[in-house]
Amino acid sequence: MDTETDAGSRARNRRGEGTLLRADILAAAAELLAAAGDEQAVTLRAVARRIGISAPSIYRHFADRQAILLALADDAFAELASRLAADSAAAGPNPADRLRAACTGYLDFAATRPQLYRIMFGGLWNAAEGVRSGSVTLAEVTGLGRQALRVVTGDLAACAAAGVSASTDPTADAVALWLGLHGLAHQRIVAAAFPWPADIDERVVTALAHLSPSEGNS
Amino acid sequence: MDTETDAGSRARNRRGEGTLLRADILAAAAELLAAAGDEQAVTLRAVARRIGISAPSIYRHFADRQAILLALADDAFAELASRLAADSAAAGPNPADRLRAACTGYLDFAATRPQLYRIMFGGLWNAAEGVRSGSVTLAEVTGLGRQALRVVTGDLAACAAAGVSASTDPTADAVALWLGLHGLAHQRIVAAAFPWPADIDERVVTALAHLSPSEGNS
DNA sequence: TGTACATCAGTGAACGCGCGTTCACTGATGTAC
DNA sequence: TGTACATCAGTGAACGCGCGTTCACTGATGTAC
Repeated sequence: MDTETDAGSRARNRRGEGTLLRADILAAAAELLAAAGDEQAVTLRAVARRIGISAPSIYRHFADRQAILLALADDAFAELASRLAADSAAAGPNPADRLRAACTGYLDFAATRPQLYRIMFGGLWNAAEGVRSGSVTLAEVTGLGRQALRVVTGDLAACAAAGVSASTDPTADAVALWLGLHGLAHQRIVAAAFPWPADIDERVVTALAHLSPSEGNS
Repeated sequence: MDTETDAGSRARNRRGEGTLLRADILAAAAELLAAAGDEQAVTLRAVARRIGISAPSIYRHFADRQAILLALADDAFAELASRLAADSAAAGPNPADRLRAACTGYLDFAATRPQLYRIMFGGLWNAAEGVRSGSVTLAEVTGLGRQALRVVTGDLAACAAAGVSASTDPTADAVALWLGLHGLAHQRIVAAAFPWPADIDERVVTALAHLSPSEGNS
């Protein structure tokens, strides 16, 4: 049962609703990425097949293949940033709880969207200098990435101010913490077979955030 | 000046020396990888062009394209493991110095061979279950990876035993430390433009190894 | 010392493939008069 | 209320490309007798 789910045909959009196809293209690209576990699977032709349109139709909405991936990453970074902020806020007033919630949210995001995570942080963008997808530019995407980091930085600073973190430089330590989260998220995707210690998340977060070993966390 | 350095011709090996070409193939693959900054650039035809042989000749030495990359990774993991051991040993008797030397060695390895590092830890092997390159299997490669980790684990345990690390579980903490090193190595390759704090290496290592903030390191 | 032969290292032409991209087009739909 | 027309969304055929891989082969070199 390996059929590729070709949508046979697709009703044409009404005039003025051309942008609907843009959303369909991104959705199809995301599905292909998730299903294949490989960025290579996102080809213009595969995307077109999946929606039930012809391949050249995509050019009405994206300049080229790279632009699709850039737009995908843009959405994903925006979602990550707002999710971290939401998770942090939902954890209540205790700054350590908030920081831990943001870290858990980060790891969960990566675990549930492994292939998307890989294109976000996988180095695709070294070659993407000049690419733009509609109004989306590389600069905007990295800007969204930094918004996510800002959540962590804010929470860590609050921990330090409250005396629950021993960090003396929350801005720099937040970068270090993020690197630990990234290393963990990335390797758990890539080396799922590795015998990870059960409490590895806790271990990485507590050490890098300079928290006292977790007590009284839910 | 974008010529691809085709070696025009190449003297055929004598009988019994067929394995010489195997080494040439791996060297050419490594060069292509380093030059292109992209695993995709390592194609059978590009490798063949570079050495000055015909593409089908490669099949005498490797089962397929994937097998070349596997062999490349195998060599690289072996080099990393022996290098970490050497750096650690060269740092003298102080366990904290040894641990820091191994960490520095790890980061330096990644920084000087960024593309090789990416194929080692980039998740290429999820799909490589059945691949073998000569006697090299996936299991052997991951075994070499764990040898590198064992150096870090040993040094961290020595630090804990000597009281210079507060780690109470060096085996698990070594994994956490490695994850931090990996996150740092990987993102510095991939997001070179990010404004990394100057002391980020020190920050990551000290926190994850539970060392007291460095004093008296050379 | 000579000769037939097996082996080895590597070749050249060809295959089918899916890809990104281009081009000129079609036909429905809204708009101006 | 009707009609010409511009615009918009999407099509179908075709291009050239580099790729992995296959096949039958060539010719040098060592070995057995």
